[in-house]
Amino acid sequence: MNLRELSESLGLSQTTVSRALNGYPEVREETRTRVLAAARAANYAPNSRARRLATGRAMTIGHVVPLSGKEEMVNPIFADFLVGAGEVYAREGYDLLLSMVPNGEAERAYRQMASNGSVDGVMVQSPRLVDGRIALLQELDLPFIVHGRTGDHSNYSWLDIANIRAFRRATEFLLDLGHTRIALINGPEDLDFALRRRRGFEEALAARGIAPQPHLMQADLMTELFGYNAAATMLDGPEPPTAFVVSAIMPAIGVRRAAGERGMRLGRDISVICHDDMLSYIGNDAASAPGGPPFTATRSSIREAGRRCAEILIDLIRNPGLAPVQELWETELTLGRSTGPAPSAD
Amino acid sequence: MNLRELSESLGLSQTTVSRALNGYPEVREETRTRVLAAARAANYAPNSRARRLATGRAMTIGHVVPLSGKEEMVNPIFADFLVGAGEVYAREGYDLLLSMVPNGEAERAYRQMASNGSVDGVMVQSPRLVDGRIALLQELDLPFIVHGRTGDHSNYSWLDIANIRAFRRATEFLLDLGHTRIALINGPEDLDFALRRRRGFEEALAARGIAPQPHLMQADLMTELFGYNAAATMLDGPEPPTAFVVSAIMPAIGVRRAAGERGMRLGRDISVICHDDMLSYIGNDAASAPGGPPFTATRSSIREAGRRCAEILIDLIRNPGLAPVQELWETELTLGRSTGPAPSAD
DNA sequence: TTGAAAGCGTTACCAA
DNA sequence: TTGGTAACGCTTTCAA
Repeated sequence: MNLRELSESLGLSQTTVSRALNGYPEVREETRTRVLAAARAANYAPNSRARRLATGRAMTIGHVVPLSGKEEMVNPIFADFLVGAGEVYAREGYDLLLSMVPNGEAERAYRQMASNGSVDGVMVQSPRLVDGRIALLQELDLPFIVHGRTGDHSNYSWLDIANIRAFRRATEFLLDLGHTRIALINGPEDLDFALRRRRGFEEALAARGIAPQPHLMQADLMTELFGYNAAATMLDGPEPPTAFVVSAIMPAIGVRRAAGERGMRLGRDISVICHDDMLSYIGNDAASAPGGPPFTATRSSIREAGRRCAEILIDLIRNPGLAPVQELWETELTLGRSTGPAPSAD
Repeated sequence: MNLRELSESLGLSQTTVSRALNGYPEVREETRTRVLAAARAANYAPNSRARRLATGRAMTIGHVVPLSGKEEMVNPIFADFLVGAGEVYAREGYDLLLSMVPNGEAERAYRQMASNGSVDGVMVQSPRLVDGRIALLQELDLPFIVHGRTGDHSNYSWLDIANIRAFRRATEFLLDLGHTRIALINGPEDLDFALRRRRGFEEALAARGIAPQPHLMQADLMTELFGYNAAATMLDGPEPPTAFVVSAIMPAIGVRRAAGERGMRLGRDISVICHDDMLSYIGNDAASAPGGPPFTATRSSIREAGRRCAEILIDLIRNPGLAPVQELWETELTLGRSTGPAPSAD
């Protein structure tokens, strides 16, 4: 059933039926009711391909997820971000076009989306400190929003969490407990967020006159094995840390394993504070659940970020003249359980 | 730049230019070369909206991911499956339309995709034992493939791993080591794969004359916390298990934590065998990595499954008459490390 | 308040 | 081997 058939069955023109269906005001109420009823009865749904061509809008938003290729497993963060964004898209009538590409091919993907008009805007994730995608999208004149930021983030739209502040606070928290040898287990430091986290960590140490301790800082893909290896090396080294600041839940679990194998227990012999957007991965509210792991978590809701990014992007699409929207979100410091006492001596 | 402009600039008809671009044979080689060069020079890309309308094909495949709403975190399996499928789609020129919907609304999503013609086929994931989506898609005449199976899986296309066999083998392996009190930590048993896994587990026990031990079987969303709680309860109970068969990596990590808190070490005091498609989540090759966790893993590559499902689906789309394609994949039993000796006495 | 008709940018059929 | 032209199914402008 298409518009022509529907309109013929009603004895009306396609124009009128189209107008009635799309809520145009210049349709008599009675006519509209009749059209709507017939459409429902006939199970009519406008052909989206035809509509897209006629309107020139794709009613689709592109997500290009770059894969480093090194990871055997996609960062689960993406999935939750997609859920949040997808919610808003569904509500606003947009489709979500997903393209997962090897790292280098992201630009090609954007270029193609722009030139063949398959999307009205795109979502940019995992920005690097210097990221060519920004200039490219501006050149292509494709509306976009970045989840995170690049080094120079003055003239485009983004939404980021306050990584520096979060890690400064987490580190200060451990410093206040009396720790002085604090380790950082970070994500890949070619990504902007990891650099910021490191900066917050170092700032907090510096404020207390503690020089950076390179042997207590490691960065890599955020797997359990990485956390385990890093912690094992550090704990067996000359000046072992008494506390860890960790960038994600999986390496934190690895830290726990390394500690456990050395007879140390988190929250008793060693402290771990873990920043994560996916803490729920280990349970419903791992930070505070009774019997939950003794992590103290700095968290933000990744799903909420997805929702907000989608809202901003749709705004940008609908109002081409809009000034860049930039939002910096505070993360929540969830102190579900004690991270343990200060080390007795240092 | 559109086709008309391009053809005018070349002094050719749109028809010829279109044919040259699309590789039709009836174009003189010289003409084709000229057209191709001009297209590249002008940075021409056919408008996908127009092409979709003209051909009647959406060149898009829909993935509807149902969310139970209970989980705070999307099953990371989906992401890797998407990567595999996306690879094939990109190669074959298909877009991937992603729709993440609350559990009950999946049917509405499929119905809409079918009626507005935004996709050529759909991917079905996480089938239940009895799943209304199958009949719906058949009624809608929308090509589809199921990753997994329903109870009655005779007359549609699916790709599944041999869950019963995998869990039977895993359980037999532990039985051969001398274990008799083996626990099952399973996924949600309204999903077909979890039911099959349980069946394999029970079959192996039955073959040795061991009756099902209800207090050694638990099923729920596969989080760390669930694994921890289930293992803790079992280990503190009257007849504690000496080994665990676990359905995913996160609950297995929870089992490890519960055991550790009771002074037990995996591979020494207690055995854990873990089936997982995301073992890589804890490191590159957790089952056999030196220093890796002492899990023994039954694994399959979820990404490979995504690729194959996509290939089958595209085949189905291109050849409407095709008989159902059904593939049952064997999983690989990776015995990276010993699961520990048999219990000395029972 | 309604309708006729011209796009939208391709592909595909039929002639030449 | 090339070109004219009619779809594809909708939206939108202009008239009535």
